[in-house]
Amino acid sequence: MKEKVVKALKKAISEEIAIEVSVPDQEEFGHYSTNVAFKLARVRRTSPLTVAEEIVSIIRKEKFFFRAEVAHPGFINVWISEKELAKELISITKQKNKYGTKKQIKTTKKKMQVEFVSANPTGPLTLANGRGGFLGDAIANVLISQGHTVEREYYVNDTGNQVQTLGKSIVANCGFIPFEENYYKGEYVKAWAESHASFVEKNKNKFEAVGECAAKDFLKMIKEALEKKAHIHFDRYTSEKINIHEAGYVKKAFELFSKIGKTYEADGAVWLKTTEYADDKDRVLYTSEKTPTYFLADAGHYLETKKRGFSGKILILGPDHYGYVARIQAAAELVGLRESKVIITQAVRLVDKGSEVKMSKRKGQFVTFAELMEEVGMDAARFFFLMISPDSHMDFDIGLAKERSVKNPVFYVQYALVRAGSILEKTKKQTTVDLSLLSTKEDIALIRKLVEFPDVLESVSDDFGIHHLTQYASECAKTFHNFYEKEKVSGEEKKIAGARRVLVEASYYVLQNTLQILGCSRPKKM
RNA sequence: GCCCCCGUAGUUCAACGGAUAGAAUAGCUCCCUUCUAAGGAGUAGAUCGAGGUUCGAUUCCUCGCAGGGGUACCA
Repeated sequence: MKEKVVKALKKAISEEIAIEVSVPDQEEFGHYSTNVAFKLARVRRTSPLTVAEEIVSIIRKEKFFFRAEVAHPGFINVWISEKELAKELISITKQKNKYGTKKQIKTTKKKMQVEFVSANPTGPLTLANGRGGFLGDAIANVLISQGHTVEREYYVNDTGNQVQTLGKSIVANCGFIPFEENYYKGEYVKAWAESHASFVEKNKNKFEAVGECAAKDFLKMIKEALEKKAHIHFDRYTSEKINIHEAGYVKKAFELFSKIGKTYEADGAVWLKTTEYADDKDRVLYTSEKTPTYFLADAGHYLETKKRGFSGKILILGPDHYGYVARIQAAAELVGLRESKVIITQAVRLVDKGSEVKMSKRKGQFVTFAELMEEVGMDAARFFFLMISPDSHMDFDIGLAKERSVKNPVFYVQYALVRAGSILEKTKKQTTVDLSLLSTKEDIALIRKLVEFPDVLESVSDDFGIHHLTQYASECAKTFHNFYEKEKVSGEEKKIAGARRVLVEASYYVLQNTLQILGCSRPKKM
């Protein structure tokens, strides 16, 4: 709907200017509002008010608007005609689950990879992993809804130091070597070591082998938590060892970099000129011991993604990887993976009864993601995490979360869906309807909220602000509950009942689509 | 030291530079013989501080104050 408003406004403006349209929360400021007069005033060197008056006098002739006004100091507020709103409402009931989705043509269709979670298989998933997990999953859904091809990827660091350390931790746990400070200390390490005692004894000198074996089991555990508990499905679990190292991508990436002259030797090591790409220092590719760094393997990973035909990657990382962003973006650009973006989710602090509980994977002190699912349920946890902007540091009070799980906003949204479904079940569809009968304050407010859905989706697919979608879900549910309390379908005069039923049907689809994209379940009953 | 994120109702979070700063939860008052009260109506409650930029600043800039994270030839 927003697009149509912009289009109508464009006709009244001769200058090439970006037109921003917002949805005011107050009826008196119109269905849609624009500040374009302020911007044009500078260009035309006149007052915003004058410009606004001019534009309004033109668009008043459009049948599309049923009202258009100038408001001080220069806003243009417009009201959409009933006929247009009715048309859009019909469109929702026709498109059903497709409403809000888009089809892209060949030239605009992107093949994107969303890489997220990618936690090292050295233990269970943390809350921060979960935050990134839900975010990546929802972002993938949004991109798909906009007609793009998306792969969800989990990059498994199944080789290198961490795996070694894990192996040593286990061997140390069985008492064959002394325990060191940087070893993994969690209960899960102890448990694994005990249940594999004879295997560990046989391989007590092969840390890497022990680590790899344990990592495999931990990965299985992670997959189980993700797929079964969190309902996050990955299309590909990419192995660093097999898909990158053994496939030769480490070498290929290096060759690419040196061929275009972006590498140099210094102090016995080989460096990449990442400073040319907004990094604050150059980065080592090969250490003076001639071993490739983790960064080079990552660059290889980006190259591999590019070679598999993707135009971009959206990488979701935890706060501890902040220092990594610049060099990763440099690598993305060098391998030609344009449209790449790194999203950092800020920390999740665990709080219990108001005081912070320090979490550390190595020390084995944390609430796992799987535990959270058990405690508060998937839908509640998902919605809760997705409500909050990734930039925001969140305090998570597990006690409060449990208490709140019954009152979690997701149930509010689901309940609206159930109520809508219930009406549809109990009333009959009518063959001819007159939608102009939808004229009460509640009717109109609901229609307006519903037709916002495609606009919200589109904007989220641009800026990945998933929390705007959860916010929309809550608003949409609120508007529906409001409508539900005030207006009836059954028991009304037949014509009104018929029109209202169409509105309820449209609400049902929009609520359903919203929940689906967020990845929350859509219950029939509660 | 340098870099990034953050500071908003009692609490957890919103607010593309826009109009009277929104929700939820906690508090108080009401509303179930009618499509599920996991709901609705009402009430009370907030921008860390000081400057600046402009028609307009929670948002941008500068300086403070408070919190979190990053600053490896580790992964």
